[in-house]
Amino acid sequence: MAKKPEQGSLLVHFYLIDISYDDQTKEIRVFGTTREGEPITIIVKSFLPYFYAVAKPDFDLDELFENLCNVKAEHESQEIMAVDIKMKEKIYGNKTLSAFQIFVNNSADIALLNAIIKKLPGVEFTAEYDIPTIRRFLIDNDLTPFTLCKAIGIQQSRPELNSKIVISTEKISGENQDFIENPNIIGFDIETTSRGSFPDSKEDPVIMLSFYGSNNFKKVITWKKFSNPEKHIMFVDGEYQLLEEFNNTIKSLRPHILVGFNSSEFDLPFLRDRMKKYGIKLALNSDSSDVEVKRGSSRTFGTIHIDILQFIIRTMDLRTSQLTLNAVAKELIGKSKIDGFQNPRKITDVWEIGIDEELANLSRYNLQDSLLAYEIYKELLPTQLQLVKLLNLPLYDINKMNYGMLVEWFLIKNAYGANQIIPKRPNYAELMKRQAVTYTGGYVISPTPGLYSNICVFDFRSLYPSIIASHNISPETLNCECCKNLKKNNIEELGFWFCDKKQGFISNLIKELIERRGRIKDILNKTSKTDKSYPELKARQYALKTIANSTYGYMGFPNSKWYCLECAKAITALGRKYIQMTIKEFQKAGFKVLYADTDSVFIVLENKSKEEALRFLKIVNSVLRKPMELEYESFYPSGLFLEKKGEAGGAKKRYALLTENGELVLKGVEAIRGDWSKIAKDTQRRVLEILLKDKNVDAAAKYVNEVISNVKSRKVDISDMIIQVKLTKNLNEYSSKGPHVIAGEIYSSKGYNVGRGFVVNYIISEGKGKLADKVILAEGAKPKDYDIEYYINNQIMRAVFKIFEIFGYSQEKLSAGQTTLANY
DNA sequence: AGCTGTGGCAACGCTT
DNA sequence: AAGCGTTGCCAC
Repeated sequence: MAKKPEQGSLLVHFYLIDISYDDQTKEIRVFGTTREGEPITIIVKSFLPYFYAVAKPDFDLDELFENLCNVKAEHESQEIMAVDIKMKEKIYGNKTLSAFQIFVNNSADIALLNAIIKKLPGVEFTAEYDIPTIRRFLIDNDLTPFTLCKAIGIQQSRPELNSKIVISTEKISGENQDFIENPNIIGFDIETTSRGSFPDSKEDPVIMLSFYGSNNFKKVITWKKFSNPEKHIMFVDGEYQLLEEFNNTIKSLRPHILVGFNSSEFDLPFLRDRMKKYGIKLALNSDSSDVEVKRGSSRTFGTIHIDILQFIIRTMDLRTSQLTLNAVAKELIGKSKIDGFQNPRKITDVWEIGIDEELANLSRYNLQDSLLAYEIYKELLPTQLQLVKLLNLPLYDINKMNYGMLVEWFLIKNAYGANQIIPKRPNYAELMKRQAVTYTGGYVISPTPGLYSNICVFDFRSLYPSIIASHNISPETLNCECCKNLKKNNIEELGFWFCDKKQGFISNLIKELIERRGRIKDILNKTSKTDKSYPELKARQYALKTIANSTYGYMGFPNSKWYCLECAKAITALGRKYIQMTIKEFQKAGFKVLYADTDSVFIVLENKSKEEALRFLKIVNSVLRKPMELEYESFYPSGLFLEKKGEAGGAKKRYALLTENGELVLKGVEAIRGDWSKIAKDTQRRVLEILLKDKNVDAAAKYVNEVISNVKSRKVDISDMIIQVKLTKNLNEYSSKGPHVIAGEIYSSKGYNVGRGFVVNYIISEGKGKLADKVILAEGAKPKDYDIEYYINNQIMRAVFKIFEIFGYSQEKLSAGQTTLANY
């Protein structure tokens, strides 16, 4: 398996899976898997954490060096000093500075020494004291988790590290960029009883837990027997044995990844609490150390704990649906949970009553949840691995990151390669200052309301990234001396410019991202969807797009390390300039421009052909700077642009289109909003469909009247009346108590833990006074409860009336035969 | 369930 | 009744 290059030392190849840093032993531990699938641990003791002190321009460097060498800090009666100091020329913004790289023994020493050094005379500022050692190590050594690495070192005897092979080395290097082929992934889920509305780890035991993972591994552990159990069911004597069995399973499988859904908030803290009761520990860390379980972050080492909910919350666009396991599973893998156990009371009842068939059902339900977690993560992993590769960070970190952090660490990684000092985060005063300013964004046309035929839509491909690349927009290229009199990159309306001679740091990175993505897309177009390489190629272009698209927002983000208000302003200003220019060019060529929003233009063909529009597109593109490009997006045989409420003009961001395949594309309208009742949404969707497909207003009106009479006669299912809203604040923070807030208060009074993020489901019931006074919770509501007038006038009619008005339908005409619609 | 950005619509409560 | 502020969700 390993060959001997010289006496006593071994050359080993391994897939680097995870990494930890031990403050006590000051060692970096790399957890890996050999090509044969054996666990291996590599110890690196030689890596020294460091930070930078930048010298004041006029200060004597020798003197400063001397001073830095003499800095001592005290910690627990120990003297702390730098172990090494190196002078370096570093780039900071558009300047080159003299900096001292200060190496320390232990990452905790950085904070102690930094506190003193930053105040030293001769020190302009200190930097990079906030980079975690693990990340520093991976970035500085250009190591990519989950790819093949190598090391030469001496074999050690460290039984506590649970690895057949333990090697101590000076250096680890990357061997190639291919990911490990079949990482061992296990999904898990626990079931508990619950006395109140939510399980409490003080009183409620874990009654069942399941694993589902790679190589068709299945296991359910429980401590109440039922007859005819399937092979994968394991009965144990009690909760203690169940918890031990959890640990045993992990130890014997040594999975690379343990996946749960909301497991950082629920499953792991719960398991930890229950284990504590029996005096046992979670055996998830490969080096036998204790797992630090905190609500919201349970970092494990070696076997990486992944809570898929964290990644989904941050990166997937699932705004309208609730982020339940069921909703996410349906959306991503098209599978569902097993029915019948939605209410946690049900699980408690089944457990306590203990009927065979019901317990067997619970075990299936439990296993299905582990399966869903596993299969969802199999979908997400290719994208996450690409981000791991782009950022050189552990998978655990990637899973927790939001878009802003992804961009930030992408820049940090590349700053290292470019010999840059990483800019500092703003202090509080600076942050407040930044938060107080806003700037103008995209340009939107107000359309003329109406039904249109033959609409051609064009949009700029990655408008903001391509502007950054083509105009060299970057914090260091702003207002450079060398291009002061050069008008080429001047942004006239703002009075500042960007360098035309030297590539900027961010603009260059974005340019590369765009080029790389272009190359991958070319390959992707020639690759069959069934090809083995397809998912990875898709993930690659998606990861590149994600970073490129988020960079503009990151530069305008107040807490950004690379904050550049002028850059953000310039990007949107140029965006407005280009879209306005495009609109004008189309108009000059005789095309009718119906609508535009930020990076898209809607053309009504009228007497022109699609081919003419496409020919004209080529002309527009020929004058654009690379890599900017206007693309043909789609053709729509018909489209409806809605009126703005209370005004004569058309509404922006609200329209309906019909594709050539007969599919309805809705934007902004009630039918696609999460906070409208199903009855109103469905009615509006159907009306739009009838109008766009059949262009028959009377038929649409007839349909509305049918729905209304069903509502009046209470024939409508109560679930169609539910209004669902997500609370964005805690209850006591609201100054205005709308219906959803009242609903939240009712939930709260019933014992629910209501706060920011809680989703309320309510119905407006018959009654007097404000709407808020008529709120009842959806659960348990009956058809006799709903307020007929409210659902007709405030839901259905409001969703469809603006549409009928376009066709000159008065509301009397629409509600002909309806007598209760006096308000219209 | 927040913090990559701005633009925009519409409903409702609250105040006048 | 009218206008404004608050709120949530959506387009890009």
